[in-house]
Amino acid sequence: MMSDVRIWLDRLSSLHKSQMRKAACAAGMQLVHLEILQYLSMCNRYSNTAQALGEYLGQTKGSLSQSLAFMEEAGYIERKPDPVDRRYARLFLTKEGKALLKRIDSGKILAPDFPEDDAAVEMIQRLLSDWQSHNGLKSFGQCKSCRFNKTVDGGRSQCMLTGEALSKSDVRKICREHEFSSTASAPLS
Amino acid sequence: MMSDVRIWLDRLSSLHKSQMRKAACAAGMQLVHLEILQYLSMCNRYSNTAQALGEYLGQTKGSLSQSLAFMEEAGYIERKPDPVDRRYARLFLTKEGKALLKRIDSGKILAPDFPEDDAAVEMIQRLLSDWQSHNGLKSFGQCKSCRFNKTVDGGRSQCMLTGEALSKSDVRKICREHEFSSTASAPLS
DNA sequence: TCAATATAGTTTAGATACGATACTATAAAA
DNA sequence: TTTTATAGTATCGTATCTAAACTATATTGA
Repeated sequence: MMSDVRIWLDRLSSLHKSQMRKAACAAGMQLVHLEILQYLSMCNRYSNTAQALGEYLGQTKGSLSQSLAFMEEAGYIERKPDPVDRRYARLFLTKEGKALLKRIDSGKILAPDFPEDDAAVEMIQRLLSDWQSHNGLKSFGQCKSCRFNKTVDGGRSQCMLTGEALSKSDVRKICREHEFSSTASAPLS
Repeated sequence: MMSDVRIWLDRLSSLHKSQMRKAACAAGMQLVHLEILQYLSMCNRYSNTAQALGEYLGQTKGSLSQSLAFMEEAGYIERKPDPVDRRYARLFLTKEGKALLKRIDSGKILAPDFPEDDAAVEMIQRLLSDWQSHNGLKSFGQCKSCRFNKTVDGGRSQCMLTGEALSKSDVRKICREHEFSSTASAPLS
C-alpha cells in the first residue's frame, strides 16, 4: 500500500508541473526553459554550469545542451567560458531573462503567496533530505544548513570548502556542493 | 523575491519528476504511463475517465488519448464504455497493470519508505488546498476531508453527492468530485 | 420534437523534449 | 607525455505535448 505522504507528494508534483507548464506556455516558452531560468536565478556562482543544472533537473547534459542553445539564441541567457578551467561554460541570466522571470513570478501564475511558514519549509526540507540521501543525489541546499558554512565574527559567513567569504545574498542561494551538517535537518530514520 | 517554500517545492517537484522518470524507464515505460497507472490505482469509480485523468495530470485529453491507446495496446489497462452514458470510457487496470505497478512500488525506486508522518501529510495538504483553490483546480482529495462525505451509524460512510454507501477502501481513494469541507483543511489565509 | 449546445473522446500535424551515442576540448593524473 | 577524467556539443530516433478539427453521445430549450 502506498503511503499517504507519497499520494500527496505525487499530487503536489503533478500540480506543480502542470502549473509551471502553463506559466511557461503563457510566456511563449517550454517548461524546461522556465525551470532553467528559475534555477539560474537561485544558484550561486559555484553552480551555474550545464552539469549542475542537469543534476538539479535530473536530465542528461545532451538534452540540456539543446535547451541552453535555444535560450541563448532567444537572448535569455549567456554562456561564458570559465577563465580558469576552460571546460566550464558559466551560465548567466541576461537582463531579458531576469525581466521575463520577474514577469512570470509577479503574475502569481505559479502559486499563491505561500506564507513564510518555517514549519512547512522545514518539513519539506526533511522529506527532501531523506529522499535525496536515499538516492545518492545532491541536496542543492542553502548555506545555512550546509556543513561547510561557518559564521565568523559579527554573523558574517564563510564557505570552508572554497574559503571564500559569503554575502547575505550568497547565503540564500542554492549550491551544488551543499551537504547537510549532521545536526541540522538530519535525515529521518 | 521568491519565497522559501516555493524554492523547496520546486526542488521537490524536480526530484519527484526525475525519479519517476527513472523508475518508469527501468520498467520499460514512459513517465506518463507510470503516472497513469498510479492514478488508476488510487482513483475511485467516479474518477476513472480520461477527462479526470487529464485534470489530475494537467494534460490535454488529446495527449492522454494517445498514451491510453498505447497502454491498452500493451495490456496494462482496459477501456470499457460506460453503460449509462456512452460518451464515457471507464478505465481499469488489468491484472498485468496492477502487477507492474506493484513491482515498481515494491522496488522502492520511487522513494524510500516515507514515515507515516501525520504532520507532513497535513502540511502538504494545506499547501495543496491553498494552491488548488487559488487556481480554481480540482482538489482530488479523499472522502475524509470532503464536504459530501457523511459518516452514518457505526462509522459507515456515505457520499451525499451520489447517495452511495462507501466501503472502507472507497473512502481512501481519491475523487474527482472532492471538495474540502469548510472546517477540515481550510485554505491558508 | 428537433435543432442548438455541451461534453467525452479521437485523430492529425507540427514543435520539441529526452536519452543514447559518439564526438571535441580541456584538465588532471600517472 | 601518455592516459584518464571531465565539461560540453552534435546528431538521431522515439515519444510527448499542444492545438485544432473531428465524431459521437447527451442535454437543453424553443
